[in-house]
Amino acid sequence: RRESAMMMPESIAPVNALNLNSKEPPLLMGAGHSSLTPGLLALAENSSDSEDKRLGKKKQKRRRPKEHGEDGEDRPREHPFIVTEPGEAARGKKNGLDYLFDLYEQCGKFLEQVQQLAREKGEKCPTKVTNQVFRHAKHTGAGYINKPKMRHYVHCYALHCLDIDQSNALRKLYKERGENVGAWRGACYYPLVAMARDNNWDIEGLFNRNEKLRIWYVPTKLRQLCHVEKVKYGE
Amino acid sequence: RRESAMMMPESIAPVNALNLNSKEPPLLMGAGHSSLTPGLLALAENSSDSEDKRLGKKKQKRRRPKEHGEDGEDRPREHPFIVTEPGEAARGKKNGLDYLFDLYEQCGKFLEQVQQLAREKGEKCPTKVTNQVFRHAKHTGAGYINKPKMRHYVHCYALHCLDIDQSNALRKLYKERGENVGAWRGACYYPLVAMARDNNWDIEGLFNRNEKLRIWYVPTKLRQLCHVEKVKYGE
DNA sequence: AACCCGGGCGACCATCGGACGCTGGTGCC
DNA sequence: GGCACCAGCGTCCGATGGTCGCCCGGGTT
Repeated sequence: RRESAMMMPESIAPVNALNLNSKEPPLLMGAGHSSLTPGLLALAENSSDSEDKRLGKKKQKRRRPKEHGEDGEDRPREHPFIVTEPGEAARGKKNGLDYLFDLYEQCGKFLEQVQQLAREKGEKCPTKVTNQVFRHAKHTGAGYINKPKMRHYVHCYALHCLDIDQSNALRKLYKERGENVGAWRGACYYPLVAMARDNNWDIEGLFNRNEKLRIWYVPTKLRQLCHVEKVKYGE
Repeated sequence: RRESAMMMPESIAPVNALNLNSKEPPLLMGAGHSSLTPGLLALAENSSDSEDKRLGKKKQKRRRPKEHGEDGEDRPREHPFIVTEPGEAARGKKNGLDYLFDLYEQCGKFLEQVQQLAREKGEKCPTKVTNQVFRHAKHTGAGYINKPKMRHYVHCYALHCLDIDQSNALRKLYKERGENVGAWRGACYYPLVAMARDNNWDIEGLFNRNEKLRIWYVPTKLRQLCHVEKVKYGE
């Protein structure tokens, strides 16, 4: 236990063999047998099955069907992301991953503006990308930035920041395999869990130590994955 | 501008002379003429006069008159604080300031417990005294700790942490003069503003650099006082 | 044209940080 | 005992972090 975090240490690569939970990671890093808990992907994150309601978590109300035309300027939604290699432009009505990561950089810039303004006005100065920052971005014309999207891919950006080579290789691999964005996104968790392990399971510290990452909250699911692994495999 | 933060640098001591706002700091540090904006004490904090409503701040609703007997164990409220010198026990049905400061230390302990639990369960680990910590304190038997009280006196504790000598001297002075707790509490702001000035107006940094203080949010009014002073007197 | 996959993001929710002001304990006369 | 003062803290509130799942864009047939 405890080899250096390489591209895809077999001890961390999710696997299908020996998978006790049959409907599982549809396809992940190629060979090797995992020490990573099978079934981890089932952790939270739209586990909208399993009539849970665990401890007072009630089902969200149905959204009102959007009474159309009602004055608003009605921005069309952004094109979906597709898995692209570094430097590769997306074809068709799609956006590439370089663009995704650029959105994170833009948020960093918006945060700096909000911080500058707060300092001038003697108000509380945020250290993270908060609702306020998203609001500022929207009002400043970056209507294509929104909270659910940015939060959704934070861990992908984290991998990009913490190990650009591994991130690039993963993109290439998933692109070659014709995997969709969701699969790539799911795969991004595992190298991060391996890095956390090599950092004494302190994923928070890993984020905080990185200049670009410091401003992003550690996603709940990533924290949970790290916790489950830590409990299962010691120290 | 910029002498060392001594007991009561005359340049920071609030004053009554030259006070443009007549109904003001009822009595503060003795001699000297202030460079501290007169009227600062009127900043927010129960400025419930001045039919303001500044920018959508609506008056709080009246509380329901407490339907008595209703099952609850009905803890009697704590004895009020009085200004005591260091080491002095409060007489009568009163609590002294050593006890007040001890409450802050207790909260620190409760925070550590909450952090330990969070780490074990792989949950988000608070760095500050949050609602969760107050809840934990209450459930653990420290029913005499509550959020409004602790927040109310944070800056007093801050002075105690950052300059024990100045804090002790202020307590002694206010005790001798027979001032009530509210007056002492108000006076605690000014030495802190002076320290902030000597720290490039970074009150947040001042808190964060101190082991004990780091876990407490900077009170809004203290931040505002620092801001007003900074704008008025440069840098 | 019809279909269906999958993912963007509007909107919801528990909880948070923050504060007001009623209530009643307390010392004084 | 009665009264007036004042501060403890129950309770409220806007906004936050976090997420669900509806809706529809887009590629495929």
